Amino acid sequence: MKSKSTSPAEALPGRPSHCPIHFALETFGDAWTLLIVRDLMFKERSTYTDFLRAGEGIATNILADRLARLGRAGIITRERAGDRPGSHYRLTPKGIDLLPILLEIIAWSAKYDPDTAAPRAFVRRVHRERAALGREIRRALRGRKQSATKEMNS
Amino acid sequence: MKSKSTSPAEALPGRPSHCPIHFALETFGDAWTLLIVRDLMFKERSTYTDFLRAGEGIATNILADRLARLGRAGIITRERAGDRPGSHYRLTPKGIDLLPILLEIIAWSAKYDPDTAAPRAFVRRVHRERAALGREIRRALRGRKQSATKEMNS
DNA sequence: CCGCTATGCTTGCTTTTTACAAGTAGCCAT
DNA sequence: ATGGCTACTTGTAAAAAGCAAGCATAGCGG
Repeated sequence: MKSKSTSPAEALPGRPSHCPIHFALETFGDAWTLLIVRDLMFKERSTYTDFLRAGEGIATNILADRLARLGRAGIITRERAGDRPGSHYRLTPKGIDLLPILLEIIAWSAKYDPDTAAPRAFVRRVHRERAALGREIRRALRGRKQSATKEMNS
Repeated sequence: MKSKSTSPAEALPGRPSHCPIHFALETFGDAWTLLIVRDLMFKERSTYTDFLRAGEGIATNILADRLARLGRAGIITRERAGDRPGSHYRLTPKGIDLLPILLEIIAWSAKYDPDTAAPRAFVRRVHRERAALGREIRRALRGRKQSATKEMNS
């Protein structure tokens, strides 16, 4: 009775634990969700096929599921472009607030993955001027707002 | 050819993407791994049965799998207590370095979960004096090396 | 020394989720 | 009107998670 959903990201055994770590994992505690957020935040990817071609090889049904879930969680919104074919997805403020988490993840991986693809300059900025870096990225994300103008979401 | 392993946390479709987000998700991109890290970091839990009783209801085989995986990833070590029954698990420096990520997750969840169980004072410290808070927790973790004696809870 | 209990797992089986391959629907251009 | 592109949905098989038992070892009590 507690779950109508089918997946781990939305239903760790559905217990009412309000531990903050648990709460977060209900939203993005799976292998794909944060990759979509990453694409929206750091790469210029914002359409369905952008995500599909992102390189890690997500399956189409999983992608559709995760996008719907992120929408329901209030982390992304979908804009249907009136003229162009294809929807664009965008991070909401709640989604943009995942930025500090991603920055820490990047710092950790840069430290422990000997073959990391994280640019050195970027990692240095994470350590030395995180606040400024954060503001810059947030500004860039907001700037992307106007491209298709129409808002339409579930 | 691409995978010998069996799980999402260890094998996002095994591609050689060295994207730092991807790298991190290979290690802890599932619903349970970070809960174990949380138990080791913020709660006093360090034994197999401690984790089992942690409240979220992890299955025993999954727990065994995640502990083995965390060990292989160099995030925890196991100490067999010579006299006491039961092994104790402990975070390595690599594991302790996950702290900033967890702190940001806690901050995010505290902001967006209206029923969060995160203590206000703790969240305030995350925002206002993260460095000092980090040092304090690290010190406490190192202090636990000898055996379970200290307090420190969320 | 023998059985009892507690801890730390492993094994077998069922249910749920993911992966993979197709197929469909809407839009627009030619 | 048809062909191609984008954004999905559907069907099915493989993989992982959930669940309930079982088993091994260590310590102790008698």
